[in-house]
Amino acid sequence: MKQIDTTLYEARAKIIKALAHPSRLLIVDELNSRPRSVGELTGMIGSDTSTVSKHLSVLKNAGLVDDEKQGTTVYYSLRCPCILDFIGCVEEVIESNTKKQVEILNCCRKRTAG
Amino acid sequence: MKQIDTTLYEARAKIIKALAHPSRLLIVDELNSRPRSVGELTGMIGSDTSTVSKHLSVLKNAGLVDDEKQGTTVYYSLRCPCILDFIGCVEEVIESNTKKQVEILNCCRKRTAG
DNA sequence: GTTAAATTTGGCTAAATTGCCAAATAGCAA
DNA sequence: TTGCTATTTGGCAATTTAGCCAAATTTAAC
Repeated sequence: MKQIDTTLYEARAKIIKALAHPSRLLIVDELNSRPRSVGELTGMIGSDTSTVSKHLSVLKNAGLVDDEKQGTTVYYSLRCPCILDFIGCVEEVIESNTKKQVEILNCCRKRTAG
Repeated sequence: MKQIDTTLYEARAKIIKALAHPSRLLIVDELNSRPRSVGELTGMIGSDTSTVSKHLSVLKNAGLVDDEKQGTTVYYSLRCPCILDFIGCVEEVIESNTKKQVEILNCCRKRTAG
């Protein structure tokens, strides 16, 4: 791989990696409705506050969220709305996988039934 | 997190995780042009064949690619074209991050120059 | 200043991921 | 069968990631 490509793909991978965790995907979904504090998100996820804080810092480090302090509370918000199209595509893949599974099941049924 | 949500977000994370690696992103880019064999992709990436084969099995396991054997050669192809929109969003985030960096730099210059 | 609440950071262990080598497998041809 | 090529699998060490606890930090209120 050429160096310039390596850099490009590493940059992309860094961002995608930041999204590649169930809790962080829940966070993205929630931030899509409106900004949320660490405390609110912690309640939804059910992990330790420090864990959620670290998840948020991963998202922030990737440039996916912004943070704004109000008093002692920090509100996080989604930076690029396109992230949801992103998730939309993931859903398409999941549906496609499910369909394939169904096809395989139907195939086996026919055989055992015939 | 409710169990049903956990399942949903884990399913999404599994697919995103499969994309979260520079070599696998290069593979996706290449498969977008046309199907490719493991050997062709190995040449482009410059890792061991076994490593590339494992990357491909990660993508396949996530339902992102299909494979078809022709003789001793296995051709992999992209399963959902929407994956590229996906990448498009990632590029948007990268651009947005770059812009922010530039703003920060300009800000500092003004201060040191003033 | 003290106290309290919200968040972040440091430190640790457990688990997952990566990439190489060597060995196994699959298909084709002689 | 034997040999050759393409690919996959097993095994291993090194690196990264996750999540908890405890401690530090930040800000507001008294």
